[in-house]
Amino acid sequence: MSATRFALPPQYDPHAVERPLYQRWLERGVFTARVDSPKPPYVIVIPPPNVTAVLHMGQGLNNVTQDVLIRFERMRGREALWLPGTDHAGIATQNVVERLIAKEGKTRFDLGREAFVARVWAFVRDTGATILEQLKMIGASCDWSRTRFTFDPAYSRAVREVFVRLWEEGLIYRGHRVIHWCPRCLTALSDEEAESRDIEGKLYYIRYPVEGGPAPYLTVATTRPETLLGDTAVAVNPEDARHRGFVGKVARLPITDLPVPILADEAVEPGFGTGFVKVTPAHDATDFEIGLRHKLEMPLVMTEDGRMEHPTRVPKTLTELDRFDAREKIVDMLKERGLLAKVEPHRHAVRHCYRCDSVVEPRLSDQWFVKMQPLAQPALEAYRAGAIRLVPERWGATYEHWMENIRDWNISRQLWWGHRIPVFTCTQCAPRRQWADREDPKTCPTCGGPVEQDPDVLDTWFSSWLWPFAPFGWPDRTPDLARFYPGHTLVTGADILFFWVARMIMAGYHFLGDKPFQTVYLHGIVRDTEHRKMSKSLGNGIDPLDVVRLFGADALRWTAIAGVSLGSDLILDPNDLEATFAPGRNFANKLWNIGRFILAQLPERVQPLEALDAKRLLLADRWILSRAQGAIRDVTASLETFRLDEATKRCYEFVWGDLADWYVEAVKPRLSAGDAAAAHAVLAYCFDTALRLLHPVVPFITEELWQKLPGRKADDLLAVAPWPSFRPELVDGELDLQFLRVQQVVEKIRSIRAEYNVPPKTRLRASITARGRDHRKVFEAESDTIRRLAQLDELSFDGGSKRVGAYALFGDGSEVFVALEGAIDVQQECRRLSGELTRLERQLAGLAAKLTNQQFVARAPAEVVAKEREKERAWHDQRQVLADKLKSLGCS
RNA sequence: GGGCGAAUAGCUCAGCGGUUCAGAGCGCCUGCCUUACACGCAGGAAGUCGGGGGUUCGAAUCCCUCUUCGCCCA
Repeated sequence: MSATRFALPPQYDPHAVERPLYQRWLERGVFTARVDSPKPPYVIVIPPPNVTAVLHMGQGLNNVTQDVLIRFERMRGREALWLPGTDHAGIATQNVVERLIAKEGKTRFDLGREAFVARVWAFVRDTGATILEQLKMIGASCDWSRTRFTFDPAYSRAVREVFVRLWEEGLIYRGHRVIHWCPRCLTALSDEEAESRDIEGKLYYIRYPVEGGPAPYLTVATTRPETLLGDTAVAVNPEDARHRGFVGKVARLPITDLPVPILADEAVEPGFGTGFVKVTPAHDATDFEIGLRHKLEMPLVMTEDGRMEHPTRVPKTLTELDRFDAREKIVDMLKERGLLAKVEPHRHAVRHCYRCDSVVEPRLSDQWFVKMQPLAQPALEAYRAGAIRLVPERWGATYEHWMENIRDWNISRQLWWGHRIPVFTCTQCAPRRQWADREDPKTCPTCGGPVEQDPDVLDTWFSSWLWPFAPFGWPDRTPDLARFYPGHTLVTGADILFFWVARMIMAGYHFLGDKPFQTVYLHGIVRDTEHRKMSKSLGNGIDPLDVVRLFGADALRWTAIAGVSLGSDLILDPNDLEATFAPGRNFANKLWNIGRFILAQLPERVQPLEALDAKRLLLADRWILSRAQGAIRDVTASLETFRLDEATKRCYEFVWGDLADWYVEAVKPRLSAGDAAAAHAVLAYCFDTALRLLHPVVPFITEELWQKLPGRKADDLLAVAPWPSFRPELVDGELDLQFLRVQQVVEKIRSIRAEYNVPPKTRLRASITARGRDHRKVFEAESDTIRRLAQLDELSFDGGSKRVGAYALFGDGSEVFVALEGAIDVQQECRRLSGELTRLERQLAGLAAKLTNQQFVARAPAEVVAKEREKERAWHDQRQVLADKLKSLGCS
């Protein structure tokens, strides 16, 4: 009996382990990528969370996924770099700080721009590391020495460089058009930032008086009646025969009575509403186009914060009214005047601000745009050429569609927090000189006059699209950049495919001439059991740190990884954390106890497998070694193809199903015997292998146990230990079949015990009659195992004397007899065996039908037919044996 | 309106190179504290693989269609 070298508690305690282990990894610098390493690099850049964010489950899933991949490749010998950082998140961060100062009764305008920005910086300095610290709690193996912030001075320099280059290339221009405007955030938004959502709204049919037309009125349909104050025309489709007579006439706007022309334009959908549409060029993108074509006036009738206002077009009674209040009031006024024909319920898409959820107002304004087509072209071609792969592949169609129909990107934001747009205007030159500059000019280079900088800032995504290279010092050609660009895998949710992923690809090709990464792994979204996205506002979220506290980081990771198949959503129950995370915790505990047992058995020195005399390996030894190879092969393949859930499940099968349930149980008697060397070596190898395979998913517990294995040096770390290598010489398919027979015998006997309610402590006698391929020597070789696991005190191989007992058949007709004097009820046994026989005959009948079917025999592959014939023979044998049993028991 | 995805045991999901594929985990039932683990062990019940049609010797698995749900784009 080997000495127990460790006194491990019977339950794994994550809290005692996680923090010190993480600290050790940090101290040993295992997460830090060396730029001068000879190893091939493997690079993941983190999707930088907003600097104000706190970790939520979606990020938990995202980051655990990245960590699994990065740890896997690190163990495989790559110079793994997982670059962490945060995003300054213009709108979101500004909103947070505005809410903060609102509690002091102030607005940003009270503070002024400079003081406000200083206030945001202070806030960011105080709290900006929160989410990164939280990532450490879940085991993220980021290279913290390279942490970046998209508003760092060096990063800002890259952003500015990119802007100036695009300017110089003529890809940035000032656009005067209707853009998405958030009246709450007081800024323009890009198309992507204005998210469409279907709304149960209303369609208002409004009568406009017509002068000298075919009818006294025409009726337009609109979802936004308040905009009629800004109408400068009514339009019909030129093909619309119904309304042709109106074209060229003049309509009067209800309420204000202003005259507007009735005109024909292709953009009008004749099928919508009545076929007449009101045209509000300053508050609708389509109407703006119509306005351009017909040289219409384009009056803005709303303030930036969404209140009605215009010196001549908005009546006093409506001035300063919020757009939605104005809508109601206008509808009332129309009713009073008999100009409201009808109101219908109408489901339609309405754009909402992705940061504050306000209804976005289309608004005519001047903004900076990037011409996207030249950027999109290479990104599209690269994808089509296979340089970049999306996983799951189906997202490719979406990506291509977006790239093909790319629209220019509005990059100016009317915010204070963000990269100030480096466009300068001389206030003295005539014509005014305007240019983009890498440095802040003090005076106009042409005339020496005073200059003004554009007051706006850049879209946050205009900085985050540089994330794959700006953190490495670009535009300087740094060693880091040379070494770690292009990267390899990007892991993110499909929701930012356009915001971020597509733009990074464009930036990568445009500014570095190469892809930013090879593979984009798009994972699903975290939802509750009603499949609603987890969100703060719904209150259905799960705090990952709560999970870490309650179940441990490994349990969180296990659940996240095991729960998401390729590209599918992760469903978690916020109302039952126990049911949701217990499997992960339980698995960790199982692993812990397997370790507890094995470590207690192993001597100080364990022979390596290679040193063992192969002849000393028993069937069970060779079987588990073969199974281990299968696990290595499958887990490796699964991780390589992003089937992370499969990897966890495969580990589970090997560790729990093979190693714990069978091998450890089978090997127990040998451990207390004299010659345990082989068993020790096999146990040590298998457990070590399991820990390595599991480490990317559950790094803490595996590291903790691995440290305790015999032969570890003080500075060995599993986190940088080599990934197990597949040893084909240990694979033996025949062994799997042989040991399967052993398992089946044990299970048959256990079933019989349960069926006849034999108390667990009662030892039984059993006898095996081997037939066909069930070579007797396999059973003999593992007779100890069978006796032990089936709780027998006697096992013979002669078929035993035919006394009272129960029979079971398996495999190719071998049988096992369990002696049950006193316990057996002959009637019950007859029923049981008859049932078996009936089932067998049903199966045989089906098979016979198949085999007598000429079509099947003729057309199915010969291999398949042969297999079926073989099956038929075996079942025939089984039937014969069963029939004999029934006869010998005297069953009728 | 266009595109994509999903529908398999009570729940969450595997299985989609067609021919022991009807599976896993959780839950449920029965019996066990068997000297690593009750966060455990052993045994068990449970699904006409959303409906319909088709291809085939053979379909949860391929094709068509319908229904429901979700997502993206206009």
